Amino acid sequence: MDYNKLANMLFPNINKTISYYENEVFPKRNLKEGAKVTRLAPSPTGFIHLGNLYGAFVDERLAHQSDGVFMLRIEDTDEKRKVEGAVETIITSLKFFDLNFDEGALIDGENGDYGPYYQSNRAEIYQCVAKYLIEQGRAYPCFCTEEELEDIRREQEAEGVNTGYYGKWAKYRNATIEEIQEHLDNGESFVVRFKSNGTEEGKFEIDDAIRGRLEIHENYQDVVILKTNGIPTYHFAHVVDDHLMRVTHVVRGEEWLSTLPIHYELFKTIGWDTPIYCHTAHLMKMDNGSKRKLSKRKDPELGLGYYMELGYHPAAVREYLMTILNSDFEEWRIANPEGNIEEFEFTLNKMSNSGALFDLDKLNNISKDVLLKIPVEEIYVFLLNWSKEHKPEIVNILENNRESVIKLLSIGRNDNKPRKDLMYCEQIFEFISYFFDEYFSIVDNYPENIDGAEAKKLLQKYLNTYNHSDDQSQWFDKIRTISSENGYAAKPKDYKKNPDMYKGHVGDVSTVIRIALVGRSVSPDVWEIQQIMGKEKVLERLKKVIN
RNA sequence: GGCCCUAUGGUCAAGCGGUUAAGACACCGCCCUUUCACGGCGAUAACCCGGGUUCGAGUCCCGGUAGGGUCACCA
Repeated sequence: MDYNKLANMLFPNINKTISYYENEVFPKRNLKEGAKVTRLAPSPTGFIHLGNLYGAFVDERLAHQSDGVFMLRIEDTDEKRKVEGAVETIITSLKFFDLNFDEGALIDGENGDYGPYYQSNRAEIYQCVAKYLIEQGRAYPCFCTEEELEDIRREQEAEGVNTGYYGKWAKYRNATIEEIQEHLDNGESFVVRFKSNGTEEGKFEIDDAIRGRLEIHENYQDVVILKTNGIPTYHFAHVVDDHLMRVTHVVRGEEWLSTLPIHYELFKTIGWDTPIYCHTAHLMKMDNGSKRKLSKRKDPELGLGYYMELGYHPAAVREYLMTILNSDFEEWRIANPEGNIEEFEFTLNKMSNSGALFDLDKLNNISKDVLLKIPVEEIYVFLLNWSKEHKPEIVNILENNRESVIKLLSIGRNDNKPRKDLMYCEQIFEFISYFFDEYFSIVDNYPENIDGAEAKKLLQKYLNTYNHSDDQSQWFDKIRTISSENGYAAKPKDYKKNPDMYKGHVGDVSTVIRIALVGRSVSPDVWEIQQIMGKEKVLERLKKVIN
């Protein structure tokens, strides 16, 4: 068989050689020793979930910790799945989480010397490598129709053998050049298949930077490397691109473990070294009592958009992700509470091999701490920007009350034991919404021991003695006085000792006042809230309840 | 079903042949306290099962079991 002839029959217009690309177009990168080159390679379906972000962090940390390169390559080899605007979503989402690419695809165009970074624009490169494999007798055209492949599969299932295109089932593996010519003359379209030399029994070993040494079966399938449209399948694109883009570490989900043999054989056959593989565990979700992999379709609530909508701060999400990414991060954080997250040395071998369940409680807890470290003015800006995107009806309120909002968010923040009230924007606004008349309403009930008439009586007394310029202790002394004059213990401890002697204690009286002012039985310090509200609003709210 | 990966409290996890089996979150209790939050203290709670190897196994080996993944001209 004249393979060169076959190659030219199939790809008459491909004249470049692999060495041309290797030496002239994509030469080895000039990076310092140990620099890692990583890539995020999403398909443009327009949806990114937490799991993608999780993987992206690994790529980013690896690259930027080593003065390497972090790039974005768009795997748009499947037209059917392409979604308009998806690339923009990917880039802006990742940027939101402070993941910035050094090279690769941009929203409009691209940047870097190893492009094109859209796989759909690299057809010539893939075809060149495919042509080389054909010349070597290690790839061939296949003219099977979908129906034929379906028939093969059914037969294999009936026989109880492994499904796939291999061995005696590989109809075109040994086709003669004349037979091929005939199909071509008929105008039939073809795919290019890799001619595997592996066996079903064969095994080999390979190291994975996360999982350690892996013993895996050889590939024995003649997989499709170029589709009828001349665009590669993932397997081929991965091998060609990651080699020519000089990627050193391939970080991807563990779902790729099962096709690793294909990639390995392709690398070896072309004569290239394999990159260092890093197969990450999946982020899982609880579904009907059992864990499962995050799914784009089923789990929109785990999409990045969901967290952006609720208004989680990117730093909080990053911090959370880091705790599940590296097992010793939390210890490091406890030892370095003020340290920048980039100072933490991320390592692959401390990554877990088993899938972690996403834990919202933990995220919330971490978020409280993270937000506490962010200056309140910045939180205000963050909240405002969030509202513009996700809650436009409150934009004016926030803009017109900048000073008040900042003060409200600051209550108790600078104490020795600071309050940690803030978690995410949706919750933050809810937390201060009572301040705005449009959102204020009385939602909680008075304590059980106080009825409406009693509450009004107490509020009237409070109103009578109210002096807006009282300092905090003067103010509270008055409440104690009102309490004891009306049959309530001025100190809760007194009440606990002799509950029969009192109607309640000062806490109950405070609660009545708090409800009148903020509508709820729970809030930060009432005196501070009053000072922020101003005298007019305080009196207005009190009178509203009394009358 | 074949092949592959994984398996420590409710969750995330330390552990690398000898430990009273860390820590964090959640939950519960107590303290602090005008509510809540914060903080402090404390409690409950785990090595999937069965065989080996070994003086000794969560740790190594083999078999189950369970969960997950994958078996496309999708990535």
